[in-house]
Parts: sequence; structure tokens; C-alpha cells
Amino acid sequence: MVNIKDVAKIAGCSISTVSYALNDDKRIPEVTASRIRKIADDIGYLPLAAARNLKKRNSNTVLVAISDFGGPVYHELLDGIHQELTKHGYTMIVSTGSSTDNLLKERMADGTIISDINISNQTLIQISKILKPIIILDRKVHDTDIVDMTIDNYDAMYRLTEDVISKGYQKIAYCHGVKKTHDNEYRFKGFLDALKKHDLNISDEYVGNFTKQSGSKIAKKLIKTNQIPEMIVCSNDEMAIGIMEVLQESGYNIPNDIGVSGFDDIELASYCIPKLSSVRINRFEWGRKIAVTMLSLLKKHKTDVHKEQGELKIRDSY
Amino acid sequence: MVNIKDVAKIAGCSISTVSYALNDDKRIPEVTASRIRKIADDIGYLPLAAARNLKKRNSNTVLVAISDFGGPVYHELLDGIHQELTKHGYTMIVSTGSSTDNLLKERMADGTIISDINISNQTLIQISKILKPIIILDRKVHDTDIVDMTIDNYDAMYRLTEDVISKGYQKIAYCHGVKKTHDNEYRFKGFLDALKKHDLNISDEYVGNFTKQSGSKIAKKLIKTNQIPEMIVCSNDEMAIGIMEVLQESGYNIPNDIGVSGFDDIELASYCIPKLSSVRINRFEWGRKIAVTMLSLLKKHKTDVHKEQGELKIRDSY
DNA sequence: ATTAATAAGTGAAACGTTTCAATGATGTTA
DNA sequence: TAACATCATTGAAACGTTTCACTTATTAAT
Repeated sequence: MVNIKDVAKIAGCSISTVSYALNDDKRIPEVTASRIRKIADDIGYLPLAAARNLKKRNSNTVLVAISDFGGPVYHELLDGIHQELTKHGYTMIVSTGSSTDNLLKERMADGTIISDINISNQTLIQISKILKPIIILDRKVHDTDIVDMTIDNYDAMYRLTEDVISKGYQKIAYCHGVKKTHDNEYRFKGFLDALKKHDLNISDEYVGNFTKQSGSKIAKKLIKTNQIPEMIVCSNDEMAIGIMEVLQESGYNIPNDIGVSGFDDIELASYCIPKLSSVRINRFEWGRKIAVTMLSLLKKHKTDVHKEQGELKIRDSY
Repeated sequence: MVNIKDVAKIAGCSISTVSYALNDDKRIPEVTASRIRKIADDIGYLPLAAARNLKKRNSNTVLVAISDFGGPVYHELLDGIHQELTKHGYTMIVSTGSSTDNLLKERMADGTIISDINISNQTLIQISKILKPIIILDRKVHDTDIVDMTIDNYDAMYRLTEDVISKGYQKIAYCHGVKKTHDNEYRFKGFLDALKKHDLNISDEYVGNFTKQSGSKIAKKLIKTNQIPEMIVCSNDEMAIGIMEVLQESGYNIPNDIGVSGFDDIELASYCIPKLSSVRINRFEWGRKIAVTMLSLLKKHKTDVHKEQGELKIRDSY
């Protein structure tokens, strides 16, 4: 494997000269530098990451840890992060599961963006003591060494609920996702506050786990007990779609008999029938903002963190 | 940052002893080893990847380079690769775009699995000379240093076409994706051979680019010129869905007026109306097999490469 | 002509590991 | 008891870079 020594030998100069030349140090005159660059290029030399990282004590790399590679949700987010990071000369690597553990512990990256629900707050705080900076997504970890970034769930759900109310719905139920999650909590709070603002009370509440199956299950129970509200506001799209499907199979017409709304605006939301009203987050933009925050953390700047706003996508489901 | 020296100091022994102990070298008696492990654990020591990699000249890491994070196609594939890799003590990292370039050039990983259409064969061959092993997906690069793995496009499309023919269709057209791609070529060849086997000729052929839009465009032209075949076999699902949508908007009934088939079995295939007949690849399994191949390449074993078979998903679109 | 300043280049230390080769201590064999 | 294995441990070299501190050559300033 070709290394810096080989370049130096061919160029007839010292290792340090090569290193300086390749790192654009101004002490090497352009004529020499370009000659060395040419040689390096010719023999295909590139500094070995391990050696460079060891010496420089950084890797110019940001790790993004995600729960799994599923879902279109991550797609745009990762693309957004990637664009911004590479624009500033950083390399992005993505990992899941136990790979994440290894990468974190061995300090393969300079900074970490975590969107992995399988990593506990406790582990997170522990890691944050030896490895900074860390940005955690969609969760609040109250620790000085961790920066948490979330979308503005509260505000978006507040506005969605107001829109629902403006359509004349009165008996409005809420379908929770996993209850103690940040997403669910803030969405629910926004929902409740909008209700209160218009002097309404919640008509009923159910608890699912963000999956379509859990939505179906809830709808089945509703039908059995005949406790159908006028409208069900759901904590996310998948549950909403599960609910809609079961309701329709039992002959209910949506939105005439009952309205349903979701959150996230997954691709399916505009394909299912009726098209699901939801909240869209521009995750590409959000990813970029996350990256910007990470970049300034890497430069040890103090940054105030941004909350991404949601956009109401009102379609045909209520 | 805590390093091996710190552990040695606390343990009252040499650096080498710590290193051997932590690497389970049998020359360190268990009693000493466990004492050292305990100390390392207590102070949160873990070997720095950069240093270890530099010395050992490997990183226990496999890089998976993908075109983008979009699409459910990658999801299962990556999960499959990941599961197998971590089971054998390897770490998986994923990258796109320019990040991939950096990671490759700086030799951050021991092995690379490439599924990125933006990397040219030429670049690939160039890289393969200084960086091995490399597995390339869904493409044939005829080079001794590169292992290419593809799904069995030919066979799956052959069987799908036979099924189409068995339903009585005679005037069967083909809708290409990007023409020179491996996927398209072999699918088309399978299609043609099945036709020939049953003494049929291709009725017509169109060229799209694997996107829904290109499918729509093709369908529009078909309607305008009134050249509608009995059946259109498409190189992938997205084009098939684009074609179906436009055809339906113009009043054609699918499958009564015309049949359509896809390939890939994307999620939407079972949601669109009518449900699209397609070919499903178990990409999780395929990912695992890719990883197995990579692992044996890393051990410098000779391996014969596997071709993943597709499963016919016959639904309502023909 | 002397001194000072600048330019171009270099030698060697350091980063944190792993691992070879060596050491001394202990036990075993004849 | 001498010779020899075995065991536990260690010092130091090496991996491929970057970068500090230094040298030598050249130019500028007086």
C-alpha cells in the first residue's frame, strides 16, 4: 500500500514537505506543491484515515445513529444532514443497532446525531461524558452535555386541531401513540390546549403504539362497543390509516360518518382513500438545520437550537 | 480522554499487560485479566479506533455505499447485511454521495459493498486496485478484483412472463427501465425468452427510466396513438403504477381492458388499485447472503456467489 | 559588508495502540 | 543441583501521519 514515504522518495524531498504540500501549507511554494500533488495523484496516494485521525485527534466525520433503515421518514432527513455536512467538508456515516455502540465507544466520529429509540437516556448521558458533541433527536434529555432538537409537535398539532374544530367537529377523540414519547406528549398537549381554547373537552382517548396494527385494533374495539366519536385525531399517520381501514370495512364512511387525521404525512397518506389529512414536516430542511447545529457545535460555538415547524396538509379524511 | 496508560497506571502493570488482557490473550492469567477488565470498565476505557486500526491495519468495519437513503428497497437489504455482519463482530457503516468517496479513499473500512449507481465502473476498478474486497450490487463489472452480486432477474421475469402467457394474453408489450442497466437487460431477456418458448413475439416496446413519471408519459402517448396492447410487462413497479394511473384516468379498466405487471414488489404495489402483480425479492435474506460473501472475502476464502431468487406475487392487475 | 528578515525545507517527536522479543521468576526433571 | 521448561510480565519498536522546532539558503535593509 502506497504511503507518504513513497511520495517523498519519488519527489526527492522529506516526508514533512509532502505533508505540508498536501495540506496546502503556505510555506511550500506553489511550484513544489503542485509537483508533489501530481506525484501523489499519479501513484494514487491518499493519507490513511487511521493515521491522520490518530495524530490530529479528529476524523472529520459525523455519525448519524438511527433505529433502523425503514420508513421514508429518515430518507429526507438523512439527505438533508448529508448535504449540509459534505458542503462543509465533513463525511457522514450512518449506523444502527450494535454497530452504533462500537462506533460510539471507539470514537470513530467527531460528532454524533442520534435518532435511535433503542438507546436509553442513561446510556446517552454516560456516552456524552466522554464524547462530544451529541445531538439527540425527537427526545428531551435533560443534560448539559446533550443538545436535543425536536420538531414543533405542539404547535403543529395545535393548529391541526383548530382546523378540525373550525370544520364543526365537537366530539373529538385522541388516539395516542406510545405514551411517554416526546412526540406523543407534545402532540397531545397541543391537541388539548386547542380544545380548551375553544371550550371543548376531549371526547375519548385510546392508546396505540404508532403502528397501523394498533390503529386497527382500536377501531375494532370502537365498533364492538359502538362508541364512535365524530372525529379521531391520531398521533401519527400509520395509526390513522389502520383506523380508517377497519372503519371502512365495517361500512363507515369517512369523512361523512367520522373524521380522521394523522401526523407525519407519510407517502401513503396521499394514496389511501380518502386521502389522509396530516401534518407535513420538511425533513430535508430539518436535516440541514440539524447539520448546521452540529457544525457549530464542532466549532465549539454556542448555538441556539431551532424547532422545525409543520405544515398542515388538509385532504379528504375529515 | 482516558487511554491505555491510565488503565496500566491504576492496575500497576505495564501497557502491554493491559493490551493483552483486554484482547483475551491466554498468556495473562484469568485473575489478572479480570482485574484489569474491571478497572478498564470502571474508568470507561476503550481502545481508540484510530490507534488500533493504524496498528492492526484493519478496522473491523464494512462500508455499504448506497445511491441515496430513499425507498423501502434499501431498508430490508441494509437490515439483512447489518444483522449478519454484526453477528460476526463487524461494524457496518453506510454512506452516500461524496461521503462515500472520502471513506473509500481513506480506507476507513476493511471491505466495501457498493450499491451506488453514481459510481462509474471505471472509478470502481480504479478503487478496487488499492482497496479490497469490493462487492458490487445489481451490476456486472468484469474485473477480477470485484465481486458482483445480482438478483436473478432473468429467472424471475421468465417465470412472471410464463404466468402472464398462461392467463391467455397474446399481444404483450414490454416497458423498459433505463436500458443499459443490468436489471433491465436481464429482466427483458427473461421476458423475451419466455415469449419465444411459447412461440410468441413481442407486441411493442417502450423505454422509461424506472420512475412513475416515465410510466405516465408512456401511457399518455399510448392513448394518444391508440396503440394499446393487451398486456404491458414493466421492468419495475413504479413505471407500472404510472402507467396504470394514466390508463385508468382515461377510462381503461385494469385488468379487463389491459393487464399490467411490475417488478420489485414495493409497498405501494399492494395498496394501489387494482393491486399490482409483481416479483418480490426477499431483500433481507439477500442482504444476509451478501454479508456472508463479504465475510468470507475478508477471510480471503474463495466463495461462489449466490443469486437471490424472486417470488411471484400475482395480484389483480392482469 | 554586515545584520536581519524571510523563505524553503527537514528531522524527530508524538498520537494510542499492538506485538515481538526479551526478562526474571517459578516449577520440573534427571 | 544443574539444566531446562513454563509462566507472567515487560520494554520498545512499529503503524502512517502531522507538526514543532530547527537549519540552511536567499533576499532585503542598513
